[in-house]
Amino acid sequence: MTPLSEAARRPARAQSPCQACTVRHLTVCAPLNDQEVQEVAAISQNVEMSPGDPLFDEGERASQVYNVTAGTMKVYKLLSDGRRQVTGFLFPGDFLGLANNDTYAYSAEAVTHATLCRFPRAKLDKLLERYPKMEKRLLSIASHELAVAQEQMLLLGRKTAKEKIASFLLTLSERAESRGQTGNPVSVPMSRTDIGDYLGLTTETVSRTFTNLRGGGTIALRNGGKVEILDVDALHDVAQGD
Amino acid sequence: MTPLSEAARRPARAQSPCQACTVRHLTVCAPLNDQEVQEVAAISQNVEMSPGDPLFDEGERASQVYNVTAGTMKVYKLLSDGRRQVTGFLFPGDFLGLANNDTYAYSAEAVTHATLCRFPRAKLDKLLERYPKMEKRLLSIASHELAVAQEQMLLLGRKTAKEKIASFLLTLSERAESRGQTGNPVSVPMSRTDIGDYLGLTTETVSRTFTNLRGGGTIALRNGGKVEILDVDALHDVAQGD
DNA sequence: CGTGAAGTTGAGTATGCTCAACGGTGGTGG
DNA sequence: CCACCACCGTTGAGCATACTCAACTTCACG
Repeated sequence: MTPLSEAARRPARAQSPCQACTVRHLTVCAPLNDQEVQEVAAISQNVEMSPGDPLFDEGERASQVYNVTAGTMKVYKLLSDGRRQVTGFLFPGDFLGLANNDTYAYSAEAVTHATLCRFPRAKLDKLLERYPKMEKRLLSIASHELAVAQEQMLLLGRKTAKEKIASFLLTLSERAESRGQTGNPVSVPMSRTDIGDYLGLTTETVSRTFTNLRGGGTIALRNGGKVEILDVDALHDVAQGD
Repeated sequence: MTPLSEAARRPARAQSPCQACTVRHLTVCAPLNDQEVQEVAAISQNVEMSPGDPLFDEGERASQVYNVTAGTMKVYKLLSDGRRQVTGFLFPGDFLGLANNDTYAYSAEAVTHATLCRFPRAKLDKLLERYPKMEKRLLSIASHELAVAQEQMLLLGRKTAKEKIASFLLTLSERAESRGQTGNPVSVPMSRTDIGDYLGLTTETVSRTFTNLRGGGTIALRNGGKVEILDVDALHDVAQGD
């Protein structure tokens, strides 16, 4: 198991201004009022990550949970021979670290520069005890993630490469919009390898499929990892296999 | 959308003897004592299903949640052209029907004769309000399902046909044992088509891979949908790609 | 027994993988 | 400041795994 990087180890600032948190309405803190959120601030610390920094590894003791406040993270599982499945990309507002049996079920790593809000699991549990609405919110988050996971199983098990890439771009776009960001052009901050490991493809196939969609006039590749969706309807059709 | 079958529509008996429930320790009712579980009995009804009976369809209003008490269920998602992804098989004790946005994210259907315990979602919510330990249990169930889903993504995205079948058999075996049933020989009640749709394979490939594992002396196919694991270690090795 | 569904096996094919080369880009050090 | 290098992305050629289409067998059930 890789040790935590220096960046992950060092909490940036002890004072955590939850009041100013720009993604609070998306997080587990959403149901709390300004006063209640102070209690969260009291138990939380900021964490800064650079691209490639590991946050934790699969199998590690799950003593902390996190909220992404800026940047992009990825979570993944490995096979013994190195094959990798990225099970999700996480954006501001996303929750991270829910563990069933006290150990993380996956590894987490920064894709871009990122900041996270860290809570000791034990202290969060106490807070959940006190605020059932927070626990309800956590259950709602878990239910939503479950639905997302099932959609991803459908993609992995039954969609073609072209359908996978189209679905991926549309999902990224929708998630960006749900965070109040621009969904078109959509920001694609992760590498071709990460995308391949997320969709069950190789980097070459990912690259070829992007080229194919570009050639068909459906998308355009812009600078800075941005993809412009030129024909949204066509991309939807491709995603569903029509 | 297919209408509910007659079998699904008709609650078998209004009196639901939760006290006698043999799988209670596995369910959402686990943390409740004998007295508290009576309240569950008051809001629950039994449902009997025959093989192939639909319980509900994806997109339907999620007004009910269920617990499997006997038999095997499957849940799946469809693409418009009929391609199907089975996202899970459910056995006694398993929970079913958690919905995020008030509609089911998947369809559910009986694989074998099955009985379920049905709760109106609204009434369950009230009960959760009263018994936070029950809500905690539900969160724990959801976390566990999330971990299972991630493991399945790894399988779908990165494992070969042989690895998929080996993993599938081992998981079935472990789940049977966790319910106190015999894990070897393991009961495989679902069709080759269902297995294929669960593992992202065709029925032909499933069949061929069974034959292959049989030829290698790793498993043996017995009557009544039973599979005997002749070499557990070898099957583990195959499952992990060694 | 007859019938239909499920399972198995075979032959040929296609989708996506492997291996390899090349171009662009950003970071580093001379 | 520029040359170098490593990494990422792209493209090409050939190949393998799993799919498609088809025939046949087995089994459950009438």
